[in-house]
Amino acid sequence: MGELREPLRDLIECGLPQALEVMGERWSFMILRASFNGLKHFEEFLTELGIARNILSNRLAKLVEHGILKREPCADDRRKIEYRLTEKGFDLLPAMLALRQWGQKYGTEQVIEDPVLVDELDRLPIGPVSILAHDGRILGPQDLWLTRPADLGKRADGTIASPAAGLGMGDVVNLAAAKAAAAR
Amino acid sequence: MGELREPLRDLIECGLPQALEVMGERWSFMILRASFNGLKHFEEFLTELGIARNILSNRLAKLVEHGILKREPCADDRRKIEYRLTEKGFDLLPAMLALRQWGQKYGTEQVIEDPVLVDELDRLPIGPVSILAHDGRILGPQDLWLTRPADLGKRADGTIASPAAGLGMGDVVNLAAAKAAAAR
DNA sequence: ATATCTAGGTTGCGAGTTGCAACTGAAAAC
DNA sequence: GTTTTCAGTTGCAACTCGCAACCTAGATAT
Repeated sequence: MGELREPLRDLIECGLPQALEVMGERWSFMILRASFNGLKHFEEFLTELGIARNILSNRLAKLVEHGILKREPCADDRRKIEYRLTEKGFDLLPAMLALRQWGQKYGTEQVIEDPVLVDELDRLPIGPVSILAHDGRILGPQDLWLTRPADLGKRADGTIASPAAGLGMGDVVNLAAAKAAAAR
Repeated sequence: MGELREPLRDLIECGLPQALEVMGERWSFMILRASFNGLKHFEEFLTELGIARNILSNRLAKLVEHGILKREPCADDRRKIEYRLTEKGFDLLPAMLALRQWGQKYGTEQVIEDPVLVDELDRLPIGPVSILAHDGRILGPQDLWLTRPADLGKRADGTIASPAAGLGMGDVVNLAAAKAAAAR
């Protein structure tokens, strides 16, 4: 994955510890998953997840505090409180799916996904969560490299790739694919 | 995200709990990240991460036990032990990157990524980790739907999408993009 | 109006984890 | 042959988890 090593400073400063501050706690991802499945109320989470009351209370409060869920009293019954995903919470979907796909790939038990997550357009199962290049190519670990910002675009052969020229390529590619898919 | 809700059984049986069994623990992702950065030895992890000795020992053992790292005594110095990523460990890269990108997007502190993760081909920064359709389109939360396996490919308008026809589309798309990128 | 039920908590307690510091034991360096 | 380095283990204090019981405001029934 390249010869460069991120310095100590970065091991602390990168986005990972920030993400783990909330999502690293024991039940956070399971609550998130339940939210993605439409669960909204305290007692729903409680019975579906089999988590302890106090822990659930604590986790929900923390998720709200970090802006992943929003807490709003129900209009029709003011005892009830709705916990729903914010945009920030929704943005965790790739991370959750990646983790889930990994667990599924290597899990011991044969998992029969009964409801399958599909693409709304053609109702076919989604592919694996992927690392994309700026132009939409799928990258594997062997395609990745660490570079100092000053060397961005400097290829091994000395030629220079222009970041500006690449902007929008992904959209073009995906539009093309969307059209092709819609035609079938 | 569709009208269907995954049943309780699935909340337990899906890949997520399996993944969280190892990666849900407090330092696992940080150790993984250090591994991706080329750290291999006990004392390296210890000083770079600022983790306690006993916890590091425990976590490394668990990661080895779950086949994410492999533990091999060093050839040249038999006190030293190398912990290196297995393929299973490497496969966690999308999950780690997704989490990291999320943390970076919403983190309070302005993160200046000094070494940037780039595409080896053009040395330009990678794009966001994405959920792809089977044909390579990038999907957002609004494009996702839950369907029972029997209804795969059944579109809302009644027409049927063929999974077979879609195979390889992603490759075609990505080849085209790669060519376009290489031409610049 | 009073009693009961329900939703969403909080509190107290025992068990398990985490983190620090000190100790161990084997291999390398001097 | 003494010291240093590497990779642990052990003991102990602080914190977190999970369970069960209790609490409070709002809804429902009589």
